[in-house]
Amino acid sequence: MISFDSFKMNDDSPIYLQIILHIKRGIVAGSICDGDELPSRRVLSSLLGVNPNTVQKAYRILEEEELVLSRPGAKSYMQLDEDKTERVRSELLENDALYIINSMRQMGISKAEALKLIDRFWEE
Amino acid sequence: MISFDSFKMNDDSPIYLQIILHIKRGIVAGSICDGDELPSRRVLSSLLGVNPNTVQKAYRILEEEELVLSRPGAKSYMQLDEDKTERVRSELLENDALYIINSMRQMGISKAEALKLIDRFWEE
Amino acid sequence: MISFDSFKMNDDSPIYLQIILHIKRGIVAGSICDGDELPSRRVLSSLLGVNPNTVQKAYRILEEEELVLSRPGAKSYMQLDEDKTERVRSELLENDALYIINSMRQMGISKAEALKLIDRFWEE
Amino acid sequence: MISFDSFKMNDDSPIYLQIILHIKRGIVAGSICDGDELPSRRVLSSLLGVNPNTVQKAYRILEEEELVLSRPGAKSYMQLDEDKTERVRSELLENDALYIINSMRQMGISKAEALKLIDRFWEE
DNA sequence: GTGGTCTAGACCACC
DNA sequence: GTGGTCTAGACCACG
Repeated sequence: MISFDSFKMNDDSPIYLQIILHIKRGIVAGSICDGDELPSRRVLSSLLGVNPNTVQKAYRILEEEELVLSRPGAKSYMQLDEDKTERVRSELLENDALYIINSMRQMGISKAEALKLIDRFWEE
Repeated sequence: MISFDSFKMNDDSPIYLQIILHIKRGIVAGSICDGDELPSRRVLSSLLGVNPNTVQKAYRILEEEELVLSRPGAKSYMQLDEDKTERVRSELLENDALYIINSMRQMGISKAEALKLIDRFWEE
Repeated sequence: MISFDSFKMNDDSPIYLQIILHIKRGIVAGSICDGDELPSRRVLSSLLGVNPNTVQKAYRILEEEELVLSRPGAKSYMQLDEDKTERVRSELLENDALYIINSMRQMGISKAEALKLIDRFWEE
Repeated sequence: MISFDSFKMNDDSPIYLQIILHIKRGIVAGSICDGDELPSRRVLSSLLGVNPNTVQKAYRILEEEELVLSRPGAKSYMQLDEDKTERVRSELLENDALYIINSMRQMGISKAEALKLIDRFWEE
């Protein structure tokens, strides 16, 4: 069963996108694998304190991307293979790297400084 | 005059919030200072290719947070002091740095990989 | 035994309502009479290719309207009298005849065209 | 401006489908023409006593069928030609004729009797 | 219990 | 003012 323990909701982007992102990050991290069971709409929505429809929207989009398989009346499962995992990985890396770069640029940080910052603050 | 050269619009959060974020990041970076002049609503909206109302909304909120001073018919100026700057800084750190660290960690990215990513996507 | 030979499922309204409607039309037509036996939930659901729960829901509502009498473990029977039949008849007329007349009229169909339509689509 | 004066809401089929049907019937009847303006989401929803989203759903589907043209911030207009009108006409005729035939069959009426009924009750 | 759909209300960006 | 989207809650059909 996929865990949402580390999920931290944010108010600046749509909730359903955050759910999708959480799952995709789990795929990239290897903590979510082919065949894993997803929490039901009701369970997850109550866990996150949102409407079941919001969860459903996330699941539906993941199904359209062929990462999840849902059938009426039955549970939903991850449906992954190596190609899909790699596709998600590159999508996320690009997305997050661009976010970081963008925020650094707006803060007036040069590439060299950025690399130094990552290097210095990574530990913790 | 506040610069928007490094502004990169994103589709996952409301535009007016992105404009506010850009300015707050400039404050934290020190590139935006007390007394700096903001571009007029018309100029900025045309520069960013968005509706003037959207810029107006961002400016109005910044005014409500007392970071900007607008007077009817006159230009708008930043109105900062040490306290406000510190308030913005801590707000952004919670919003930003946490995001970066969490996303990389959740994906199981190593420090070396992070550095390579920055290096690869910085240009554009 | 009530017949469902002429039953034709439709996707634009809930199935349980269509089942109820089928039975009520039979009542109005006189083909379904007081004391007639209803097919069991299992038999009808398999005949119509739907879930037993859906049939159950239709029967339960008909019971609440006192048109059907069910007893646990026993068969279900129609329970009609003149008043009930008349109530169903007027309910259906409002629901049905009006629909037909209105739709044709709204489309500006002439009587001759209506007759041709019936003639053409009756077979199947 | 397209009129909804004769619109009569029904509880047995989804409202957005009833709205679509009303418009399609107007097209077939010739009372709705190419270039006609549709009431705005807010206006129509308040007129019908439903949620703006329900109206929007109807409009969106009509747009997907290329019968309506909508643009953000602007009004919505009918976009018809002879082919589309004919397509709608045959779709509706088949739909309504089948409904009539189905209900008659369920009431145990033969084709010959049906034709006689139409013939007799058409006047009014 | 499961997933799918319809209706509802608030907010966003645009003209 | 306009249309588009996100979140919400109730209901339907299914296992």
